[in-house]
Amino acid sequence: VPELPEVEAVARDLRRALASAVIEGVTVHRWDVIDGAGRRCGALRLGGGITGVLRHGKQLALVGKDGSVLVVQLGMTGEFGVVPGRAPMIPHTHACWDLDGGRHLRFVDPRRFGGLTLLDGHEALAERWARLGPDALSLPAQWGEAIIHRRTAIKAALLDQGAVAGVGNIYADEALALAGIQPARPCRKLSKHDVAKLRSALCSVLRAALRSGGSTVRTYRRLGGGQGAFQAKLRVYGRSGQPCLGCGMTLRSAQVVGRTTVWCPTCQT
DNA sequence: ACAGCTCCCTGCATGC
DNA sequence: TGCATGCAGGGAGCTG
Repeated sequence: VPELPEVEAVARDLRRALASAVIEGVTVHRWDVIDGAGRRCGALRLGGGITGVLRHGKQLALVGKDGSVLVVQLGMTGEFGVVPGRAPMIPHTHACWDLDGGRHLRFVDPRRFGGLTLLDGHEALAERWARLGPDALSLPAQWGEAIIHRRTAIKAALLDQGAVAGVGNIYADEALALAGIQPARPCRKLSKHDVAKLRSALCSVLRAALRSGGSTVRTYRRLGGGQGAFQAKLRVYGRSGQPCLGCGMTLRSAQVVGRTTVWCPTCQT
């Protein structure tokens, strides 16, 4: 389940693996995972190489030598692999780039919640990312002022990519646990102090996860198939029925805004 | 306008 | 052992 730390880990892997790589060709196995710019193979070659890998929230952008931009959303199960040419084909490979030296970059996504979007240039990317909220790693100080007026549960606001970009179910629960706030609490019942605590909890939990290479829960893999390590440090996610690490009370679980949500009934109010 | 649902899809765990 | 069922979830799109 790639969220901000996992996507950032992939971005760093890609920067290292694709530095000075040349794209010699592209094979698309499923056009329906690719959106935009006429869906031409030629355009997917990104001018023959990738000059940069950007990230905002959970979205990645591969910037081509010709200025074109390929936006990547990993969804639930999307992953990249850079493999030697003789590597066996694996199922659900939707696109495969031929790199210099016989290597391949492939995009694999069994569940197909992810996808690729080809944009004309940086302006279109800026426009797209302007529709997202601020990246969760660098929330502006005034972020709290907007959040506090929403009519939803605080968890819904955290999951709304237009409010803050990069948070999914795992880190929403983790940040709320760290901040001592119940997921179902209405935004309007949060004090300025609560929101400030939440902002710093988000930042610290995401940074800690990033240092561990993200959380591998079920499906997420790094570029070379490596796993993250942060799943061992999760306080609440996936621990329903187990004791709270703070007070020992049994962690509760319920559906909140349609998502499985875990919290401590005493530490979080 | 906005909140809250359903649906998309596959792999894996569980139950009979 | 094998089959059916349920669950996981990001985001588009629809409903009330």
